[in-house]
Amino acid sequence: MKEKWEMKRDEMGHRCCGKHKVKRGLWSPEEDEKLLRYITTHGHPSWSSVPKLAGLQRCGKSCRLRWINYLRPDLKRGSFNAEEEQIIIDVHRILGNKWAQIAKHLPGRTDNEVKNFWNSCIKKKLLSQGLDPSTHNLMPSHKRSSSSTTTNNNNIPKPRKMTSIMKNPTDLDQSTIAFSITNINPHTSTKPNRFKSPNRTPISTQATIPVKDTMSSLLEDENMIPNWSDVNAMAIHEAPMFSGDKAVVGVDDDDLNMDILFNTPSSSSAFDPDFASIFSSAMSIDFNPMDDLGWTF
DNA sequence: AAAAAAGCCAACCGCAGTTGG
DNA sequence: ACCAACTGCGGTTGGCTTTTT
Repeated sequence: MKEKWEMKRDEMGHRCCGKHKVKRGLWSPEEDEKLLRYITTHGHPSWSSVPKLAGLQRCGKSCRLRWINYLRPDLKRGSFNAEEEQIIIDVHRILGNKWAQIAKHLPGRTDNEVKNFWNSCIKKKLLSQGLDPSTHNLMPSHKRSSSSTTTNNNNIPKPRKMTSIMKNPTDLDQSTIAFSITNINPHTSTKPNRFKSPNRTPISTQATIPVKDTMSSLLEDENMIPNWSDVNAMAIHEAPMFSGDKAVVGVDDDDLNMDILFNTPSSSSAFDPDFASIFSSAMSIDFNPMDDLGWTF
């Protein structure tokens, strides 16, 4: 039995559909069947005409949503796995609530799904870790109290945050990625001669590293501190950054800043700008300067 | 066992950008 | 250049399910 407000709502129809009387609410299996059959045989050149042609009393917008979020054959069902969760967190750190763009990094997932997963699970998880879900930074109330991470003997605050800035990709060779990490641990600053761009300054230090295929493999421990003895350049999905199986990392730093440059093998060409920003973001980590990070190159 | 609260997610709303007449 | 229709997106809602009291 419908409530009064539901009756009234159904009479009114969608705003987007004007006076047309359309059905709302959950889709029945019969409606799904009609829509699925129509789209698979005719496609959807115009969503607004789909309901009429498919014999549905829905608005085009509703049909589109149903197709995108539920009926599309390439949809991945089931809950998100750990890798997908990490990708969502990493990309969200860069893009914010750009659910559609985040979903593009997760084949078979919809923006709605990602958004719901974020709001129902990830957000709470971050909050429980003391991280602000919108900035991904530690919330003031959760700052670690350990003196070694906040002050030194002279009571001067120690840097404990690494932030990174993607350099303007247009400045760079297509096969190169460079970005800065600022505020790094002064104790590990041993290398002079910062470089700004591969075209202007040679790399002062290099290391050949294996290329693996996931972002998460870079971040080895729960504090997301990269294990640089086995640092990985990674490819995101179908757009691999490096075509070779090795990449070269150049590192240079001064007291509080470190520039990192990835040189791809000479044979490789394109790199994924999204990857660059994600990787850059991954370097925006909570950082304990007393940890031995092993910047060994 | 029942009621209340919390979790989850499908679907809707409204805005902004795009397109075509 | 203007306007209406269409499309895509992010925010929000509402209702079903699960968990807690």
